[in-house]
Amino acid sequence: MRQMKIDATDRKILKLLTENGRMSYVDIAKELGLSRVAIRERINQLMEEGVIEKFSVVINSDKVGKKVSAFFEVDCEPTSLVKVAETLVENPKVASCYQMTGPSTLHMHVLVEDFDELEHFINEELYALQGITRVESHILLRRFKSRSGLNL
Amino acid sequence: MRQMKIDATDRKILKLLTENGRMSYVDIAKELGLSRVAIRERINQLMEEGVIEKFSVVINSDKVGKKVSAFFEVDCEPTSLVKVAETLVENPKVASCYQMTGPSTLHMHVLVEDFDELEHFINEELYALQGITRVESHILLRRFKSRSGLNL
DNA sequence: GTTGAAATGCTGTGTAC
DNA sequence: GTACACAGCATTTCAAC
Repeated sequence: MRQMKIDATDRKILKLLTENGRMSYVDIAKELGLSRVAIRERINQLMEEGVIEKFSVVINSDKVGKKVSAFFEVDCEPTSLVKVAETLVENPKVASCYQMTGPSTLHMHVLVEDFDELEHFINEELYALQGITRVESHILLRRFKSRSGLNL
Repeated sequence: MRQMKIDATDRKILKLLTENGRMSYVDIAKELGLSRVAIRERINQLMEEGVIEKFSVVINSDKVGKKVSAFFEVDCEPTSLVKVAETLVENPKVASCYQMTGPSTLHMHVLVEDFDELEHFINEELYALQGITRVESHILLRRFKSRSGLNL
């Protein structure tokens, strides 16, 4: 992956868009003391380069009924790891899945409606997979901070 | 927190906005076979209720120079936990910080430029805090899936 | 990088059904 | 919930600097 040349202005644009993805070019231009056209071109370039992956919306998962957040550390037999990961990724309950260093190679974040659904996920969907040697699970109690943007 | 009555249409709107936060009311209306006004009112209500927290932009952290992603499990003395969490939350390198069940109560995701910055974070900013009894760290090797939206 | 102008399209609002 | 209309903006694209 090629390193992009992101300058201070780009970072300011990204910061403003993180806070308000609907902010208009004109308002960004005013904020940064540049012209609308310059802002538009920078944003387009940031999108082309893949720095901006997409415009989106931040949803409060509690309020759409996903009351239970769980994190899993999953150890796999080395030869099964990719297959296990790819299966988990297909599961819509799995919000994220990372390969990490350390004894527990796969880290996974799961969102479900309730504990019944969590129990079903663990027993029917997770433990059913071949090649898993150990699972450690944690339930989320409190969010102190949640992906509130990068340090730009 | 009051449970909202989110219906199937709301979920479809949220899904579309997750994929493209800039999608116009008109296009959403066409997609769902409703009127423009109906879509606008639903989105406004979703924002008022806090279901939609904000419109934002998804940034590829690698491409803005955050090459290293690390996860920490931090055990604290019970009386220090909230203070430790609140201090960490103030740190811009900390992307998220959760209190979990299980032996490691605080889980934390940190984004930094490189290993020098990570080392500095660990030694100067994390280990310097009072009340921490154990830290386990993991470095991200590979993203199989990354918060690609809720299962709506 | 800037400004200006014109065409187009979307939003916000109100009205009526 | 729908349909329509109107004003106010924002975006897009052009040209010129």
